[in-house]
This record gives sequence, C-alpha cells and structure tokens, in this order.
Amino acid sequence: MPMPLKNHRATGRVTLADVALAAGVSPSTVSRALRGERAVDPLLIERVQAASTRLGYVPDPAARALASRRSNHVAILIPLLSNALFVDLLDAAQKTLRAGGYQTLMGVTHYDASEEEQLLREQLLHRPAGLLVTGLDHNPATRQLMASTQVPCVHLMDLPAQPQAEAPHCVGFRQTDAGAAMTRHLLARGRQRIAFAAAQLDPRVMQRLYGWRTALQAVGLHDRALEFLHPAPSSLALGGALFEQIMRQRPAVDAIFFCNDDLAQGALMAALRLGISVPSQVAIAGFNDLTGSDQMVPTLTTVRTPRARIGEAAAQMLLQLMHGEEPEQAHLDLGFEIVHRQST
Amino acid sequence: MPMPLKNHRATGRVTLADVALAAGVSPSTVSRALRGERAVDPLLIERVQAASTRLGYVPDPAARALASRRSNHVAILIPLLSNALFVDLLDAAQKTLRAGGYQTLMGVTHYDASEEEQLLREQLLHRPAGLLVTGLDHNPATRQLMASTQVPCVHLMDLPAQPQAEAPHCVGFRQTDAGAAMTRHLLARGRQRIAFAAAQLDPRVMQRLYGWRTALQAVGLHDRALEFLHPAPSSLALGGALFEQIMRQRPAVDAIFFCNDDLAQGALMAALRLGISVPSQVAIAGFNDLTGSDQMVPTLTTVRTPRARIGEAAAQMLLQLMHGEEPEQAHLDLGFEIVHRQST
DNA sequence: CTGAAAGCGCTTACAG
DNA sequence: CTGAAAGCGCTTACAG
Repeated sequence: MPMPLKNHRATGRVTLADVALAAGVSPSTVSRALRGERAVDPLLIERVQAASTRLGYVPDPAARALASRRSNHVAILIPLLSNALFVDLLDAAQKTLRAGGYQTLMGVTHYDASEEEQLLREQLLHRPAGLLVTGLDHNPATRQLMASTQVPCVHLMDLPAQPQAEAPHCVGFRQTDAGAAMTRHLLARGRQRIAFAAAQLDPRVMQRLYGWRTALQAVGLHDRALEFLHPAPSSLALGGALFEQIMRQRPAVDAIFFCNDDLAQGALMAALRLGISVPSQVAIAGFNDLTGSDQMVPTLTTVRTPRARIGEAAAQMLLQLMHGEEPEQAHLDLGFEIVHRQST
Repeated sequence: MPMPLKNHRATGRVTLADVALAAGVSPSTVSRALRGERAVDPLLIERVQAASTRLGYVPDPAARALASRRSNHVAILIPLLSNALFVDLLDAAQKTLRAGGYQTLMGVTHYDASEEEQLLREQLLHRPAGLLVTGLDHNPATRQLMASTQVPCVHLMDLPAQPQAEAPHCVGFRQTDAGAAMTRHLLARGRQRIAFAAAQLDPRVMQRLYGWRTALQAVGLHDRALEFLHPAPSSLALGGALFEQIMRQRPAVDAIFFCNDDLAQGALMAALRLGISVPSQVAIAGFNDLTGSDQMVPTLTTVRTPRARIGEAAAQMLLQLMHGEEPEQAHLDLGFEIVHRQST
C-alpha cells in the first residue's frame, strides 16, 4: 500500500523542505536560490527553480516574516479617503508596490497627529518592509519613531523648505511655488483684489497660502482681509458657502483662489445660483485639477498636481530603499502645471 | 555587575515567554489568558494581564499567523478606486475591521474577472482571516476558490435574486428595485419618454437597467431605442457626451435616468452649456447620491444608497463569522431611498 | 484548569 | 558555494 508522502506536512501546503527534497539540496540552498541571493551555483538554482515550479511552491509570508523579522507589507499613511487626491496617491502607490511583490496596508489618519502616531506604532509592530507617509509634518513622537526604526520610509506630496542633508526621502512638489504661480497667473490676467479661500488648513494648504501671500506682497497687493480660512474638511458645499460669504463681505474682490478644486467647483455652482458671472465679475481658480473640473460651466482654471506620478515614484523609491539601494535623488520634485481654462 | 536580562531575546522585543516568566505561569497559559480563551483561572488571567501591561507586551502577528495558520488580515476586493462609491465602502469597512483588531488589505480588480481571481489566489496564500468581496458575480474559478476555502466571506452591494439557502453571506440592497423605484418616480412626475443611460455596465448597472425596463413595460411605455449603454468607466465627461448624444438622437425624451451620479452631474453641466433647461425640457436623475449632487444647479434627484452602512454592516458580519458565530441573517437588505430634488 | 513539547515554515549566522 | 542547526514567537493537541 502507498505510503503517505513524507515530504508533505499535515497542512497540505508545499514547503521549502519539499522543494529541497525534490531538488536534492538543503533547505538553506533552496531559500537562497529562490530569493536570488548570489553565491549559489547556477546549476543548483536551475534545479531548485524547476522543482519549485513543478511542486507549485509558494513561500509562506508569515514564516518568512517571522524568520527574517521583516514582512512584505508596506504601510501607507494618508489623511483621508474622502479627498480624491489621496485616493489617486494610494491607487498609484499600491499598483507599483504590488508589481514589486509587496502588499499595501493603508492607514487613515484623519489629519490627526496622534492618530497618525498610533497608526504608525501599530504598523511598526507588524514589521513592515517599508513606509509611505503623507507630508513632512509630524508630532515629535512620530518623528522619533520614524527616526529610530530601521524601516525605510518615503514622504509624499511635500519637499523640505531647503534641501538639507538630514531631510528624509520624499517625493512631491513645491506647494509654496504652486500657490505663488497661480496667484501670478491671476495677476497676469489683470486681477487686483485676489482672495484666498481654504479649508482643512493642513500644512500643505498653509504653504499655498504663503505662496499667495508672497506673490501679492511682491506687487504690493496683499490684503489680509482677503484670507478666508476654514478648518472644516474641503467639500463642494463648503466651497459654495465660502463663495457666498466672500461675495457678501468683500463684494469688490475680482478673483478667488481656492486651495482645492472641490471648493472651487462648489463656488462655481454657487455663482450660477446667485447669478454672479464668472469670470467677468469674479475669476475663480482651484487646485489639483480633480475630476470634473474640466466639465464645469465655466471650466475651471486650476493647478494640475502630479499625484499619480508622486504615488508611483515614491513607491519606486521605496522599492529601491527596501532592496538596500540608495536612490539617485533623495528629494524628487515632480513639479506642477497651471491649467488655464474659462474661469479666469 | 548587572546581568543582561535573560528574559529578553536578542531582538529586544518583549515576548510571550517574558510575560510567562514575569507572571510565574507557563507560556501556554499566557497565550490562553491573553486571547480570552475560557478555561483559565480568573486569578491567573489577572496576573498575566498585569505582567503583560507592565512589560508592554504586544503579540507578534507573524508568529501568531504561522502557529495558528491564520493571519489577522482581511482582504477586501473592490472594482475601482476611481468610483467614490467603493472608496466609501472601503473606508467604512476598514474602520470597523480595525476596531475589531483586523488589518485591511485591499485589492483592486478593475472589473476584470481574471484579475479578481488572481488577486484572490494571492490573498488566500496570505491566509486572511476573512474576505470581503464586491458583488455576487464571479468567474467559475473564483467561485470554486471561495467555496473550497475555509475563510469566511461576505459579499458587498448585492443580494441574491431569490433568497436561497446556498447563497453566500451578503449585505446590500435590491439594485433592480432601486432602478424600478426611480423610474416610477419619474412616471409619477408625469414623464413619458424616459431614457436610461449607463456606463461601465457591470452586473449591478444591468440590474438597474432591468428595473427601469420592467417599470416602463408595466405601463406600456418601454422603448428599446431609449437605452443608451456605454462600456467605458463612468465619469462626468462621459455623462456630458451621453447627454448630447441622447438629445441629438432622441430630442423628444422628457427624462433621462443615469446609472450613476457622476454621469448625471456631467449631463447637468452639458445641459447648462447647451442651454437645455432641466427639468422643464428634460428631467435628469442619477444614482448613489454621490458628493456634489446636492450642490448642482439644479440639484440632482437621485437614489441614495447606503454604501457606508453596507461597508460597516458587512465588516460586522464578517467579524461574527471570524469569531465562529453565525449572523442572524445571512442576507442583509439595507434598502435605498429616492431623494427628490430640483432636476426632476 | 495547567504545562511540556512539538510544530508552524521559513532565514541566517556559523562552520566547513 | 553549501549544509546542519538554531531560532524567529507564537499556538495547540496531548497529558495530567
């Protein structure tokens, strides 16, 4: 009578040991050969790979993580899922990481520094192979955690003010420059009383505000009374409300620069409702070039931000770091683009 | 001179064994006490918990997964991240699962049955504790995988046509009924020539189409020529294009029911551009009540779908299944709501 | 109810 | 370049 196969464990799963037996080598060699570690005889590699394929072997991620003290997970921390910006970032990063053999674990921080810290702690316990984190602003405990861990980390969306040696790896664009560039665009279109309207007020929004302020100060047109800052999350409804408030309080404004497209889209809708003509009475500009902005009536002038490319490039950089390589540039500036449409 | 602590391993991590030593019990007892397995002396439980807290012990997920052959991961398979519907689903499910101590691993299928199968295979190798899958339509191999695995699974967004005993666990609403209900709403508003315009054409969209068709046939007003089906993904731009096409080819239509709000929003914008008045010349209705629909001019009549509640309830159901409990209802119907606004 | 022991399936110094 | 052995940190029958 046939004996049960000795090389198959009780779980029925094909293991490294099974492959070793089939290939006539030791488990250590199989391990090395399969992971492409050099210093293995090419002939053995071939034999191991043949056996592995024949048996349909797939490494057990849990065992691998336990033994190597490193999982194949990458944690990505983003502020919100309700902002399409971050969804695009997540989508692109996830795709690239998956192609590199990594699983993506997402954490939503809700723009809350202590929730971010908490999430980071949890993730670190899972020994992620890498970390993708939104922004460069973190509370001290979070910075401490990231500094002390050996886990490679790339920051998204932002760049350090001055390229410093100690600044962490990051992929993004200059938020301040983008804010200033759009303001100059409005000035070039002949606008004089340009308001800035913002929601959420996260650090990147504040940088755009700073860019707006600087550009206006440079031409002596800055007016503090034209800053409209609201801490609530960005949305079409809030954009409409801000627009109404601005037109009521400062009817003389001739342009409004919103820190995000959903606000600007809401403003466009409110203008339609109120019978305020855009851009003849007031110009409206947004930020990010979110979906739908090219469909508005009038179409929305905005800053196109390379969020998908940021997600992909950051994932690529992380892939390099996880492989022990140092990327050519630690700070990758992917730029931005002013998209001029009908609303300005 | 002080000896190095014997109860801390080289990795510096506090382990189960450390807690056992500190509490004066065996590792097995610590394991049982911490997981709340009954049949442990309450006094010991207390001692173990005290020691665990004092040492700051956190179980290693990899070791746990390896030993128990089950991770604390839940995989969620959704079609797209570019449709806000699925992002809301993901957000809600993720929040609930996290509260229950599980990590969420997402997979994006791009509405591709073989990509779904591939993702499922990969996920299964990671021995997820549970599975959340969009829809009830899968290719035979996928169905086979789900049937043969022991991993608990809950399906999202849809319900079986007839409540059958063998149907899998699911949380959703009746897509066909929702399609019919909106059509009857339009009929009740006096519309006679009601078109149906759809994109993506996934199974749930086809059910809405079926509902529309049935409701119109019931009153003898169904006209096959008023079905406009486009396989591309849903978007504002496509909605605008469909609207233009319909108004050109069938200028006599007095209502258009779009299968998703982004299409309807795009149609509203196109109407504005073309100077077609909504609802007086043509009524427009959408589906899902996505963000922004209440801000359109005119505001958009739509079907509000309980996607956040679906995500949460499905996660709750899965939590029960993973704990070995059987939920009261295997098929949870969370319903829908017609939201009547200005566009109809 | 509790503990000793084996085992989960890998990786990685350590010898050779 | 290769292998034997130890170890990663848990869980889980199996005895008692």
